[in-house]
Amino acid sequence: MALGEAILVCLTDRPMSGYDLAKTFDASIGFFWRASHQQVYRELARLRERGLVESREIEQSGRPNRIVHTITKAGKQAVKAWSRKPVRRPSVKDELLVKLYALEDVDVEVLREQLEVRLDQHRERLATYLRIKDKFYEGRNLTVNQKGKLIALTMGIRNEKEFIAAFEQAIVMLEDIDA
Amino acid sequence: MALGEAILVCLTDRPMSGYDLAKTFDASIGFFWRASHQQVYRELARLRERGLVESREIEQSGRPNRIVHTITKAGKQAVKAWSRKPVRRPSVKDELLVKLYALEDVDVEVLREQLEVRLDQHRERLATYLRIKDKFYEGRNLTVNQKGKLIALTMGIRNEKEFIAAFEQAIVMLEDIDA
DNA sequence: ATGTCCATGTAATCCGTTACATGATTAT
DNA sequence: ATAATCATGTAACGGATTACATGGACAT
Repeated sequence: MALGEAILVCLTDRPMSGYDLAKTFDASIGFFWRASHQQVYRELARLRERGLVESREIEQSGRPNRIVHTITKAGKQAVKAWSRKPVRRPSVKDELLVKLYALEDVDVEVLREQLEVRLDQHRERLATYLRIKDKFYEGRNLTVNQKGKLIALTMGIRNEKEFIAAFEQAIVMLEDIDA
Repeated sequence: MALGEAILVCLTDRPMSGYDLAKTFDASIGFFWRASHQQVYRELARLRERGLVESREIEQSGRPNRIVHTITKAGKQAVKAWSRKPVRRPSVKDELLVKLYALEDVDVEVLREQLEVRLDQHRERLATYLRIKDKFYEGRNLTVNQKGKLIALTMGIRNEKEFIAAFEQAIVMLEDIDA
């Protein structure tokens, strides 16, 4: 369970509905830990059972009611305890690298296109990060909370730049093989 | 199923036992797609059911018999077909970045130690990659197969160097917050 | 008309991890 | 003696993905 803690971390900022959380896991914290809405709803049910969040329904007219989840004292303690446990190595799983590794057995033309697609994805992600940095962190006095998020964001920015350069190089190396 | 294809890719090089494959997924191809021996054995059973590999037992005296798996024609076709399917984005899941993101709620002293541990892991991995490059790829005439593996390895080397620099910067940024 | 957003979930399946299990050989 | 290596797997559990399901509001 680390999705649980990631949810608790989000709820430390402010109480949120499952829907809000799902969107958060598709952006911001989702840049470092991705989760689908199904996972979020299931995990919320577990956190409630364990008393780490409290949930109450808020009536809305015209649209479905929201169920807003708040982190409890026990929840905050759980986050602190988790923060002391050693982290796992992030699991590496990249089909693109496997395809490069298996170059002789793949369709190289398609592979080149897939490298271009990946390149675009990283360029977009980088643009998103830079927009966020500009809008929320540049030239401001930051709280500790914000400084932490800025460090994570800085890691993300570096990473995307590196991926872009790396895949550009991979494409060049592929072309050299053809020649 | 992409572990299946990764196994087939390995078997394209040469027939292997489950044990051999498990070791391969703990090194070489495992640098891009990690899998435990349990996963490998289960997946091999499925590949056999689908006729993508053929398995035969080889008697050995003094130690357990080996079961050697060979990729079939259908298996090779499956690899080619897979190579044309769009790749998924690699799943991002890194507790360390989540902890940085949640800086205010974590034990910062422990976090610093965990950053150092991660740094060491990346340094070791980089050393491993450089050793492999030196030993198998440097100053040689390479086949297309080897050139593909060299591209993947080059990606890996770049990546590790970048991670090292990034986490070093993160540690500095953390120290700046304390000051 | 068509699609997207809001908002919630269930069900089935698949993938990954941890633990359990066996047993001889070889190195320290 | 102790541990590592060779070599195979099963069982249980938990995490992740895909598909299914509902239904009003609002924009094009």
